Amino acid sequence: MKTVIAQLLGDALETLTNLADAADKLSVISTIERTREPSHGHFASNVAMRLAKPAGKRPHELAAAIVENLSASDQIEKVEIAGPGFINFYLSAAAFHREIEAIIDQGAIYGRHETSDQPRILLEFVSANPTGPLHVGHGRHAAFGATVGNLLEAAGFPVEREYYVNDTGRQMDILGVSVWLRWLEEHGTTIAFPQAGYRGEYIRDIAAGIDADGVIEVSADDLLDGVPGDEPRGDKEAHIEALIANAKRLLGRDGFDHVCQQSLQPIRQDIEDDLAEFGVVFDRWYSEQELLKSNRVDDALTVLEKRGVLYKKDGATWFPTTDFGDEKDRVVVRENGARTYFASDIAYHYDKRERGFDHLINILGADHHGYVARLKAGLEAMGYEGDDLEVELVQFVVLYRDGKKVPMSTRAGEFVTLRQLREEVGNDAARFFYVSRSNDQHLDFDLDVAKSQSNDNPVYYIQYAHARIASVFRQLAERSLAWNDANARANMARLVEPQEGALMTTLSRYPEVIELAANNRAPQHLVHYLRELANDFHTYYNAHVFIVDDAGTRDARLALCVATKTVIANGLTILGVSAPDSM
RNA sequence: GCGCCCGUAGCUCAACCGGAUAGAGCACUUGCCUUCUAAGCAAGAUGUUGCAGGUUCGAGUCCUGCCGGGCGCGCCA
Repeated sequence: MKTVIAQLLGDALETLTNLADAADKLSVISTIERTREPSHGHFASNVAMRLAKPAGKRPHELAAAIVENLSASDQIEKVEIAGPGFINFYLSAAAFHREIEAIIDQGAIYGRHETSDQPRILLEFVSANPTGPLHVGHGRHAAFGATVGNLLEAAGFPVEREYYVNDTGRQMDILGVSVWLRWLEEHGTTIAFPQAGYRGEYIRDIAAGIDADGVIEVSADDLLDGVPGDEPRGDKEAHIEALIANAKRLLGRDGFDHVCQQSLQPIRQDIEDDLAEFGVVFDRWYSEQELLKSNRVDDALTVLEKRGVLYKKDGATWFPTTDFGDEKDRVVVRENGARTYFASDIAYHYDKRERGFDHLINILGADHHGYVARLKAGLEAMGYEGDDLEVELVQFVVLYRDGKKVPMSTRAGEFVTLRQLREEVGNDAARFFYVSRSNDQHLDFDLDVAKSQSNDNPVYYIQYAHARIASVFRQLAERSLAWNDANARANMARLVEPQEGALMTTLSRYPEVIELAANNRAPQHLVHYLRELANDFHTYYNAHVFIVDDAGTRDARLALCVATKTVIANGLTILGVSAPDSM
């Protein structure tokens, strides 16, 4: 609908030749918005106000000239100039009827744009370290990322979803040694578990399940040979570092690696299963091990070296990220020859661009905001634009139960997992609540509200509207009646009740909401919209009976029901929430 | 100390590149089921948008300073 008005306005502006230059710089459609007040019509444009200065005219004069040049359309009832220079458009009833028919005709694809080839978007999200199960914070990343992906697709962008698996380096060593120590406990050798180790119960489960071939039993004395004390008396990092060194010595490189890989595999699989059950599916799981094995990291470093970007200091190789706006320079190759994660990140993001993705979106935790500058620096140094990368930061989640914060501490292994949350509140409520707030806002997740099967719960409120419509059609069949689509279209003019007008107006907004939510990576717009739509329907439902004797009125009202059901289902699908026919 | 994010009704939050009288839900009060699902509807009020300046036709939104909260500032991952 909005595009119709944009077209009319654009044509009118072109006839005003003295405005052409100024108008060119302005996207006409961006001047048009829905009105809040019915007395301002359905749409309003501030184009006259925005062009007043460059045109050297008063907004009112200009608005009058534009309106003068608008061509007639059967979709427009009337046009008014109001306030400081707004042009208000009142749409005809026929325009809304046409939209309802379009919803019915297009069904599940209503509100979707045709997919274009450009720009190809790579959406990376979650990418949690594979050292343990996902917790409720990751759940927010998963729900947000998946929904943004759905929105981008609906808006017509080709998008691929990727999970970067951080399966190398020190944390893999810590995982391996943690599992081996638990395995040894089962086989009679127990030492004090390292403070820096992974302490969760799942480590014991993994230990119990590993293929013990080549995994040897050793004495506590061998294990602790030359190992400095742990916290609180000593340094926990030095302690576990020495334990890892001993593990590699005692098991051999291959033996230790065998333990690490076997520890990694079930965790990675668990994460993938967990996310799939949550309706979050990735096109690719990109392994850092693969990145290293294929020499992409070394290749990237070589490129940087050839470009003369890198420099040596204190035995390490540095990348001057300060040249690109970072706070300080960063190390890419440590004194001991190990490549840092930053080196991998440079190679990984370079590879994303090399694979032909034009725009990279990373969804990161708010605590990672410090990395943004250096990731962009990496891209620029490799010859791309820093702005090719867009980072969306997701703030923390705090769970509330009985009005109190649920305590969580990752290091003590006391955290609520995503799986526990899903089991407690259900996938639908979890997906919905996670995206109901702006991502840059802290999220207070109230478990009691999410669980409640009552009108407190906005998920059910929306699903209920969908189920109610399905029920209306069951009722229709029970009375041996059928909905006649053609008769409905012939009788759309019978939709004259105020609740019908309100519902049609809200329905017609759906494509605009999808575009808005996609462009702003802001699923909460869709959440709020669906609540409004459900509200409009419930109001209508309570005010009027649909299955009336008069066939014309009945069919027209049912057409409105079909359209409402379609839009609710389409919207919920994008959110990853089910649209049940009965509740 | 430096950097990033946030501050809107009693509570939880919206507000599309700056637009017209800043909106929802919860909680509270009162009505509505012999009629398509009462997980519903209707009616009732709440604001110095943290504070102070600035930009302009117009600021919750942009700029500066201050106050308050969160996070980040390793040859960690």
